[in-house]
Amino acid sequence: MRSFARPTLKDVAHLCGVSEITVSRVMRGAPNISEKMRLKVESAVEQLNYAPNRLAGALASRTSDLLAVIVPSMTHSVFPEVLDGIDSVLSQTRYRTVLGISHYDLEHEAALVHDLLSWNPAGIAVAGFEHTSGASDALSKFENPVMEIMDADGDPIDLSLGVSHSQAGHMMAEHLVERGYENIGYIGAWNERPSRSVKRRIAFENRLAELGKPLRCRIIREEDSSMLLGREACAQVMEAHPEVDALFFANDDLVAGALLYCLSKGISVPDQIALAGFNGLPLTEAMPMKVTTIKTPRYEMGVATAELFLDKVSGSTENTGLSRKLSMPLELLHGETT
Amino acid sequence: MRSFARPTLKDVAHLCGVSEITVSRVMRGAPNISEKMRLKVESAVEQLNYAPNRLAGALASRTSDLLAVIVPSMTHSVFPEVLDGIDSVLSQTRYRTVLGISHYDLEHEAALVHDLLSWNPAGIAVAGFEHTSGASDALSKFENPVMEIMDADGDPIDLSLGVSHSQAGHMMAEHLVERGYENIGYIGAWNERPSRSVKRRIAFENRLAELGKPLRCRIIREEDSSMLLGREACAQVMEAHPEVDALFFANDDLVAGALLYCLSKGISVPDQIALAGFNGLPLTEAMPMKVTTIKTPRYEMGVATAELFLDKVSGSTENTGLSRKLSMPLELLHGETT
DNA sequence: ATTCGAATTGACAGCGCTGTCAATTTGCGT
DNA sequence: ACGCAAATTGACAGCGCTGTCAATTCGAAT
Repeated sequence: MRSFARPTLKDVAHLCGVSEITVSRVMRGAPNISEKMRLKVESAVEQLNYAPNRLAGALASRTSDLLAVIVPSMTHSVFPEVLDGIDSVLSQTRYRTVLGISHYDLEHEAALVHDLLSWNPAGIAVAGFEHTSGASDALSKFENPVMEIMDADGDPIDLSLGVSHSQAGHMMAEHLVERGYENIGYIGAWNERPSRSVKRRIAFENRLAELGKPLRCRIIREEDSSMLLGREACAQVMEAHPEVDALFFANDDLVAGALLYCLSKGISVPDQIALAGFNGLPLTEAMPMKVTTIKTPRYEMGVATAELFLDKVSGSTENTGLSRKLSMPLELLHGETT
Repeated sequence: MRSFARPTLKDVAHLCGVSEITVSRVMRGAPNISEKMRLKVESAVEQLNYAPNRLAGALASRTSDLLAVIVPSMTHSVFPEVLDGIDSVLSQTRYRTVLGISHYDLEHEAALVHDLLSWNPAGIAVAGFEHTSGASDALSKFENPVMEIMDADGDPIDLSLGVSHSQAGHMMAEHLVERGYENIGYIGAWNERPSRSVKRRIAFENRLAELGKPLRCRIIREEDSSMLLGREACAQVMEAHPEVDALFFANDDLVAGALLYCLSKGISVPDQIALAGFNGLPLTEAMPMKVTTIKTPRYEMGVATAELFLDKVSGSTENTGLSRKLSMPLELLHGETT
């Protein structure tokens, strides 16, 4: 019966006549193993095609090589890009990603937090600072790194890493006013369930007001952000508020749809209406004209998240200068649409 | 010291004066537990805020509630959509997804297969039928469900589920010839690393030849598919092969870029050149004209993958009529670009 | 040679849970 | 009230690995 089962440490140990713990040490690259021993064990490992059972290892050592990651959505390309960044770093290590998708639902997020923590992950990354009190509790009791990502405007439970959406709103308000627009509107989507987009819009509105050009119109649509929605919402605004001369969109696909709409209707951009987006998605580069937007470092956020995580776990105990709260840079890309 | 550690089965058992195994049974909803006992245990669980340690459970029961999923990329929206579909089903169950990204690299995929299998997952889903021999070996020795997804043209190790890319190529060849195009070209990306795109193109070319309109030109670009690339490649073709009157693209973002290029250059679509894409991505709906494309059921593939998996694991032993090899339907969306 | 500390290896006892099978209790027909 | 099968509960022995600490070996200094 043993012959069909996966080989275990014990099998390897028997084969080369050493103790299990020694094999374990070789597998983990522990120090203080003689070269001779290492070779002997490695050849036995190869011969048996032994692969450690990570569950057993995780149980015994009381920490798994799992990083739990909770993102709100997979349909918005921003999150896959972050996951890609995380994976690019983790794939060089023994850590793997366990995924949860909250669908912008805090109750669901809380359930995911509880479930994922029951796997004893080595860390957990979750988008945003907003959680149910149950989830916050569970996260703060968790003894391994907790990383709240994508946002920089909040108070982390443990660690945080992301961009400042208030700063983004602020930047865009200044840009549009500088460019001389008078009647500025805003178009959002997802019914603003991502609290980050609320923070961005509020900062935008506040700064506009400070600059003496208060927001003229605001449309928050229920649907997910998409080019099609941008098209529709843009048409809707131009109909209802012909005086609006500039629009800031919650996401680049909205602005792309709006731009195509204007071009196809012969509406001159930016003369009749200026358009600006958010995120700096690749699709903005393929538009007939360069789109003004704010570029967010999505892949880089993923990379930084994974690096922060590795730093904390392999952690030279309360170490490096890495701050508890990392704000990553935004870049205003001034295109031809404003 | 116990007071700080997470409570265990033993703690719950002590608290309500029963054996650990009974608590275990209540937690797993096992049959043959009296109502009285269930209530007593549940209240103790609540009181202690007990959550089972899934690693221990997985080790003891020899199977974890983990589904390993290996996708080739996160930057192509197709794969996040599949993951979304998988998650939508799995999130209602105790199963979680562990993620691997192969970056279209079979060696990397093989390393991921080995690593993910060492977590004793309850199943594994991997994109495509092409693997290194080492990975194929490991997968066929794996005792739990192995699902090769995204493709239907191949011989599954265990189970497969996806769309037929040959059929897609075939369909599009017939469509373009039916519409009367004479000089047909093809534009690919990713250097055709996804073998599925090769299958699709070959079927396309073969069918065109059969219909007496052999392919006139083929450009396979090295870069990832993107609107920008579609724009460039389209310009490149029109320059080098002015006789080409129809183009089939490996992906919708390419066709979208090409369409915008043509429109901005005043090239009439489909009179001067017809354009067709593949996938049926949402962005095609927001283009100034409806794009001809083949719609693939991406989210649905994810859902079907997860359902197949659940069916096999909760499996009423070699059960339901679900075949070992499931081909999902494609739909030709005839737009205004052909 | 001898000694002592450092380097290397091993024994043992779990990690927290579940499979198996045995023990006990319950319910029901007569 | 009795007997028997079914329902309910428990004891025990791991799952495959690692932490801890003890035992052994080695090397260099004396």
